[in-house]
Amino acid sequence: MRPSKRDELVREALKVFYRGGFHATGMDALVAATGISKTTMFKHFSSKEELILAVLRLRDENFRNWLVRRMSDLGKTPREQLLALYDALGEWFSEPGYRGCMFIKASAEFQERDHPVHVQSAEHKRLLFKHVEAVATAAGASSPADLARQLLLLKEGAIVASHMGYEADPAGDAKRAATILLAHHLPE
Amino acid sequence: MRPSKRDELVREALKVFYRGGFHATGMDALVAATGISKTTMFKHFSSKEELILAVLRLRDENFRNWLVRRMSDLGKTPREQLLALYDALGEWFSEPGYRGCMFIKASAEFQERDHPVHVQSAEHKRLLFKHVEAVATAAGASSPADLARQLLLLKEGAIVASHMGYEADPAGDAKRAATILLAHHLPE
DNA sequence: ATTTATATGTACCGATCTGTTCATATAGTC
DNA sequence: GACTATATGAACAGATCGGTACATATAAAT
Repeated sequence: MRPSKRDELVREALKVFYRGGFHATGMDALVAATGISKTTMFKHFSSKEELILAVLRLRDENFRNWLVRRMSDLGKTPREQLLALYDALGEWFSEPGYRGCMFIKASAEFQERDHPVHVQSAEHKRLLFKHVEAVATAAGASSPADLARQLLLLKEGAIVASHMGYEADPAGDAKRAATILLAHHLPE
Repeated sequence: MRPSKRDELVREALKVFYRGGFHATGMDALVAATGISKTTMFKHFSSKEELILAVLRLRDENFRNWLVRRMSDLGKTPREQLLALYDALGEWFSEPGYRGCMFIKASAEFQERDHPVHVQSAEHKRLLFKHVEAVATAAGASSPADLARQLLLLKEGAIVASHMGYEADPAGDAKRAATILLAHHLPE
């Protein structure tokens, strides 16, 4: 039970940052939300930025695990799994506390391309691509990387649209578009 | 020459907010960047939020005018104009100071769905949709609204990907995907 | 020349920001 | 009981936050 306070801090900070944003959430707000003293926080992380990076690592792990599992649970064949991506998105979008993609928001708040937060956010997207590309390969796509990139553009677009709230059913729209793309990229 | 200082402030604040973000840019930074005194700023806008809203109004006008014109300049037929959307995006992405979509970033920093900044950002996306839907109608799409929504998902995805920098050619990827969607939605 | 409108600089307000200091507490280990 | 590691609270830096007060300047309009 050694690193429990540290892990607890990261888990709680994830919720608070996700809901309130990074710059807008001060360390004192984290103290109030977690009950963990500021002294302890700065003993585990030498700066707010390091805490944010730890939060993003946890988010990456959680989100990717969730999405990979949801895709394989909702679809039997690789083709179905690619479409299930958008069913999973639809579930996510309708969760009560949904507030968009934490990595898009992180790179919006830390814009410099070489900023550690920005770099780590981009890495999350790259890892997602690797997975979708693998499924696209299993599905027999003529060019799995091309298909994966196109499918993920729809995913990011749907996340933006759902977060901003200017469309009724972005996940459904994305799935319909993805169906058309699959018909073009997959055999017969 | 009456409202020149006010307009000058909004124009300059647009650049500074776009480059530095909203929360991270303080009013003192605007004073330093524009040479306009803080007293004058708060005489024209009663709060930072009102200035941000004015900046977003200008951005909406500039961006929509630019995109509409670029689409009609780069494409002769409505079908070509829909594809030209992604050529225009490509030009935008490769501009030196490119930093993604100001409205996506604004709604990332002001997350509450009923926050004026968030509301106004969503409105920008709705107005863009109206235009693309009209062009899709002119192109003879079987369901212009569906096509427009799908095309715009690709657009938003490409913006996110280009800003985060994890893909080599998001505009090209989006255009290739859009070509496939057009073949499905348009006659012959 | 006087009025009117607009812009300026500077100093200031109270609040909040990240991060530190320090003395004290708690708890498990030997 | 002594040692070690970890956590705590509260006070405090020094900077910056959005926003205000106030006295002065500038310039066009009458």
